[in-house]
Amino acid sequence: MEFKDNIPIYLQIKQYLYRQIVTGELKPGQKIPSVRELAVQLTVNVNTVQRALQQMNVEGILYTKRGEGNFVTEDTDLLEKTKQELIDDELNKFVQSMNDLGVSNDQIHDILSAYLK
Amino acid sequence: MEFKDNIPIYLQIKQYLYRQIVTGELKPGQKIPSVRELAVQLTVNVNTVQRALQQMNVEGILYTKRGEGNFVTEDTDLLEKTKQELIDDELNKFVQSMNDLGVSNDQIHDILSAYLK
DNA sequence: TTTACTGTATCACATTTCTAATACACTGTA
DNA sequence: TACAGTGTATTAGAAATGTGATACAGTAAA
Repeated sequence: MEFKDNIPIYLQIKQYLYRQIVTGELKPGQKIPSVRELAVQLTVNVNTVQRALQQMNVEGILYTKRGEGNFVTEDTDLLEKTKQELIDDELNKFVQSMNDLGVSNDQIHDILSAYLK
Repeated sequence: MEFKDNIPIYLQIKQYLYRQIVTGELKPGQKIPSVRELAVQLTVNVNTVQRALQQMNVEGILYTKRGEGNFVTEDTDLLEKTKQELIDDELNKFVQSMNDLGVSNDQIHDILSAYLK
């Protein structure tokens, strides 16, 4: 995996997993790869993976069975809510950035349309 | 200024100044506040400001007159090009993020419209 | 019980980022 | 010239991040 050097890797790992979960690539109740597997996959240290997973555990999106592995939560309401939050966050950042660059809300649509072609 | 703790402050300062420049709040040829002024304004160390300005200097968006201060470039072509690049970068990030979250290009418009109301 | 797989904890170290203090160098103006 | 305002450089230290190695602890299955 290619990491941006401006953002802590453990945060990028969280984002990577979050996205796999909310898109259903990792399904509710499904076991995710072990910390050691992920560490190899992502060419990163075990501790760095651990840090990401530990936080996602606190956030409730994962649960840990010690000795077995980490699993995606089965709380589909939480998953749906999380997905909406992630999308809203992105919308927020985007609109804010465009405004800061002098692009009004009205103009955003046109610029986006042009961009998507 | 409120800084996000995940992104280096000098990068946020760069972004802050870039945006003031491309929106014309700071005009071509205009002197920007001194490193010491900015440091006080942003409640940040002089060295941190210096680091941001030094990079913007390399990038050509600012030029330095030693003993006088830093000035916005008068190369309006570069300014226009820079603005376009910043906008395109934001569009890129946004569309990429939405795709990663399972939102297709077709859906983006609707979601954006809903959000802007 | 043993083995192999899990997660967890700890330590030492390097790097990046940021602060803080100080000094130096250049410029315009009184 | 002297001074006040600029940018620049250097040094030391703290905190956050990441690596690497090692050990410990729980679980499932042979």
